[in-house]
Amino acid sequence: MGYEQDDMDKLREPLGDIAQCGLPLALEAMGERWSFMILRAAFNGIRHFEDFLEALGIARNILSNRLSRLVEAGILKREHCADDRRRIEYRLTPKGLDLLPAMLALRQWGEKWELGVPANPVLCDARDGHPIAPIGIFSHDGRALSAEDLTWRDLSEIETAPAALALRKLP
Amino acid sequence: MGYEQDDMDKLREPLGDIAQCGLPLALEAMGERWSFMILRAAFNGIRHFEDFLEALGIARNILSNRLSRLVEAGILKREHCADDRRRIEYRLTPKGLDLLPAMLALRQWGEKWELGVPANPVLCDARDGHPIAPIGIFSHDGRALSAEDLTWRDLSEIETAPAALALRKLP
DNA sequence: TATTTAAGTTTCTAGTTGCAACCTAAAACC
DNA sequence: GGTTTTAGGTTGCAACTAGAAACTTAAATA
Repeated sequence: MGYEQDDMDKLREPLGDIAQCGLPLALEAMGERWSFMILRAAFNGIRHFEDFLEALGIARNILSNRLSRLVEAGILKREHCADDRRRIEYRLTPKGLDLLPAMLALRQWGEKWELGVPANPVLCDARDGHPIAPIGIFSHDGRALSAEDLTWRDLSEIETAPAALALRKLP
Repeated sequence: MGYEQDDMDKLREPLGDIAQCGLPLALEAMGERWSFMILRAAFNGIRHFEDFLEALGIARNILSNRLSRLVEAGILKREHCADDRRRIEYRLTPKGLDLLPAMLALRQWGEKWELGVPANPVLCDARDGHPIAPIGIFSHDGRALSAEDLTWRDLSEIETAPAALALRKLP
């Protein structure tokens, strides 16, 4: 916790090209009041309208509206059950599943800074049973980075740009 | 992208204890419409009321309200400039700076799934100039994890619980 | 002292969100 | 065929959110 914002001037982005930024686009899809809570429920295996309703304590029309929007955004898919064709299942798409790091980062932040007691249950690695690491920022080769280690560079200046951009997982 | 939600049943959390979850608490602080955009501007070095106003294109009263709420939540601090005491600086607190991973995760998601063109400029490691790795989920010893690798465990069952919880950065 | 500036506050307006309660449609079940 | 279940639409109403424009206050500045 030893750094102040003074150290961060490198992180100054040439603002103004707000359309070029992924954040407003992400917020357009996920920025509404219940969206993340619905996503959380979906990650917990909830798939049916009435179950979301009960789990979240949300009004029907709002839930209906949010589910439609999430389906429209490609975050959930809406399909009829094979066995009971009047039941509809809302399930996470790959695009929706890919929101898990963002959701966990937010959640960990809330646990760390807002929740008084240690969170329970704890999200763990199924392989060894240990709690997962805090979501963080890492260099391409796995070093932990903080705000003062970051800088903006123009796409054209990055030597390995195409390879680095295509690479979506660590070695 | 090769997994479906079927693989994820281990991730089912014993719902209901919504107060115990950090996500609603995080959303209470950051869930409002402009909060993340204000945070983004703050990370870009913007500190003054009129600069936020111009950078975001937000109404004065809403900006005033949001800044107050973020200060109340301990995400920004509000202090008078030493040199010009009518100027007020809003600056990120350690709690606010700690939202960077969550913001970047959201932003990377938006870039990956919503933005048509490659994002520019690119956030890079200042040390080697390479783009940062995608924000992801990692085990305590640095293995990349995906949704199907995760499970919930009760706090009491975790052998190294106190040490693991105290540890907030990777070795 | 008068003026300008930064950071609000207030007022008025329109639109959105949210809830409760009721209504509809289609599929399944008897 | 009639009933129940599931998904969700409709209506009415209160609260909140957002924007524009005018007003306020304190501090710097000329």
